[in-house]
Amino acid sequence: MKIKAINGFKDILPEEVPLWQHIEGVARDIFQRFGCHEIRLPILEKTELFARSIGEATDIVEKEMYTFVEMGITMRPEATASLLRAFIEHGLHVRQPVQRLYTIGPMFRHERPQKGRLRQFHQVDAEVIGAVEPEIDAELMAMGQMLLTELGLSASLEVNSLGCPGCRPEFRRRLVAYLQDRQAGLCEDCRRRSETNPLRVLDCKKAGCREVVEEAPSILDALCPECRSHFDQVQSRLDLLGVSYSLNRFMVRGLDYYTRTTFEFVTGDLGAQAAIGAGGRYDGLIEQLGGPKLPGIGFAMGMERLVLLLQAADNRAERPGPSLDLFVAALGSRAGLHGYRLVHGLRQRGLRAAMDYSGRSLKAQMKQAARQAARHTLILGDDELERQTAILRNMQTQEQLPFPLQADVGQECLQLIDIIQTT
RNA sequence: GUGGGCGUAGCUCAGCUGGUGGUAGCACCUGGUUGUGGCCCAGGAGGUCGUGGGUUCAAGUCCCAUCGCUCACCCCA
Repeated sequence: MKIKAINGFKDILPEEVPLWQHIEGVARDIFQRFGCHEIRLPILEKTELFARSIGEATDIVEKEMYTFVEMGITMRPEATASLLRAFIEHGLHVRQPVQRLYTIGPMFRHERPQKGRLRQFHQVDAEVIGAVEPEIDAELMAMGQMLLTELGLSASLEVNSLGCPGCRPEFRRRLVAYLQDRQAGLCEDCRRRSETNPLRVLDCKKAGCREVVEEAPSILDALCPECRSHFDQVQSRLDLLGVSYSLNRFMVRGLDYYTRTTFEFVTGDLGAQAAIGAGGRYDGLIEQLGGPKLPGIGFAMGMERLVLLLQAADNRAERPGPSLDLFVAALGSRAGLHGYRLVHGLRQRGLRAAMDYSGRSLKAQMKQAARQAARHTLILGDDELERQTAILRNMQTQEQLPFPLQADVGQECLQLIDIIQTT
């Protein structure tokens, strides 16, 4: 009985890691251009934190969390709650009126895995806390768009406003009333949702429900003057930045804390998973978590989804791993000992060096050197020790030069480095 | 939680209506070159056919169960 990784948990193998590092690198670079600072957060939090922020009645909290019940702790299903907890706990708002933060790491949800959806998945997440201005909303969306663009991906941006505690309840009442008269046209799930979470009906993909919903009252017509003005300005700022987007008045988010602006980056290239990134404003959440009365907005991108898109789109997704500066092919036991010291000396001086200890043929060792993408190979047999001269082969040009051996390994390393770096 | 598809070598997969598990490709090892990689050629190693039971003279193949993977629903990044 072989032990395997558990369902929904995946190893990221060495050949895939360069692509992951590339995505992280681009994300870090762009986030920093927008003034965001990295924050690193724990993976476990008190269960209550997620229940209070994401919402007791959401699918995530109801059935998807990895929770240690007896300890009252949960593996984070998303980053925002943890980030805000840290923000409040350390009083970060007193240092700077507007905090721009980002974090990268694994999240956990106990859903059935499928394409682009795992139980441990990774997100890059950016949040701006302390600013209500619509400039921020547009800027964050532009930042997400920039990340996708610089990765060589394209996705469409869909934007909506969910209003605020001032205007959403009224809209909700109107929607419920509308749906009540049209139960017959709805699917079973949506008939249930009409009671529990009527906004979700807007989001149903079934043909019958879409028909019903098409004529439903629009949240965008129901916004209060403040939300209306905010949303208008968000759109004009997006226009100003040249970010293209479309309004989607049916877009509803799965977390309870969103207010006003919400948005998704969507693609058709990911099977059933359309969203590669999503986010929105959460103006009441920080206070609700016991913090200061501050607004916030943020978004997350799913890294697995970015990886899938890059792998599918693009043969440059195969990024080479690090190559070797020098492979030492030693023949014979005395040469082996000399090479062993040499390789260590090169490593101490910053080079990537390797050799083989199994005493295999030169041919086999050359093959290994090639496989590890060594730029040079030093051929060192007992003959060479005798003559005090090894052979340095450039693996690309196939050129071979004599290399004088020395009594002092340090000197020898310096000379080798000198030659390698000038050829 | 519900439904479909699939489990054969490290990986990708052949294997028809049951009749000795593949000359398959990639990867690996050795040799062709008594000390020189990639290409080529030759050879080699590698398997409880997911697991357990059943039918049968005979099961990778048929039946049942079970475990695993996967896609989709739900929901979401």
